[in-house]
Amino acid sequence: MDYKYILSKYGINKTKFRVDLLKIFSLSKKSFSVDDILNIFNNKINKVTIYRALDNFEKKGLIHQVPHKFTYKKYALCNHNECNENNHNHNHGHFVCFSCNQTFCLDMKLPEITILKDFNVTGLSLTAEGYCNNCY
Amino acid sequence: MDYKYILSKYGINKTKFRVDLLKIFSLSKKSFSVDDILNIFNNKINKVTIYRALDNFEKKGLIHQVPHKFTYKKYALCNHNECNENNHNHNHGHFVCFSCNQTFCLDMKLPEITILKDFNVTGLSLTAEGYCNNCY
DNA sequence: ACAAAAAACGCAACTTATTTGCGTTTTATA
DNA sequence: TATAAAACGCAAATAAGTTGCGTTTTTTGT
Repeated sequence: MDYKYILSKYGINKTKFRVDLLKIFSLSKKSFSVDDILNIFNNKINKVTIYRALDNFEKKGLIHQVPHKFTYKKYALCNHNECNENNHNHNHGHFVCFSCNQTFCLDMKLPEITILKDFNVTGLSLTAEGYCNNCY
Repeated sequence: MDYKYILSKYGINKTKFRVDLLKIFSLSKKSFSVDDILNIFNNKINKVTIYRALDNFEKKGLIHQVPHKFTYKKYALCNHNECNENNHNHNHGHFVCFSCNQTFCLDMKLPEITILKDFNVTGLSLTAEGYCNNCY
């Protein structure tokens, strides 16, 4: 693999770090957090540099984000009579309307997502946004 | 609506704030962030109190989390030749394997998620976790 | 109704992923 | 090869969420 060539093709400057970073992505099918990358480089690279390289790679279309953790949360009432302290179903999706800001719970079953049928799914989070029927 | 009765039913202590908070949830179909709630109460309620009330409501099965923003990010290579600076498709799901930590991109089309067919979806994030075929 | 126990509350300080400003170094371009 | 543009490192800031602790309110047993 000619990593420098790939960087050129995407219009990304070929610094030593960025070549090494691309190599790491290319040799693995995993996704990496900034912290993962810090560890791989033994903290020899400033984290700000990592953030900026990732931003750049992403802007140029070389890598994409993989949602990792939902840290900013919102809360909504559960469907009455469905949840209690011992049986609390979080494994459903949500739709948030841009216009009226209303939040809809999507009580889909896993088989409805055909693309996932080949995986043994134990947790799922799905959030869609757009316009609901009333606001469309 | 007898909010105090509902709190009792879920085993939640009936403080003035918690009754008011339940009322806000009950009168709206929206989802609320801690900041939303802070504003509704004109910053008269300490944010720690809000966090703790939400944690408690959730633990008791009265409300549930609505994933809001992915702030902790991971990154993975785009499928080659599909993305560039001007056309970058982030609207696909991901599957992360607990065991091998590999990240799979799920290039599903929207119609495959039948539950969403009634919405005009402009953005979608779906992350599933579990065990992949190799690790199952 | 009343005292003790449990839970809720407010405040200050902490944690942690991410961001910003700025001066220095490296890479790209003419 | 000089100059502009981009990358880099450092320090400090931002902001959602968390923790410790002393005080107040609610719950519970009598």
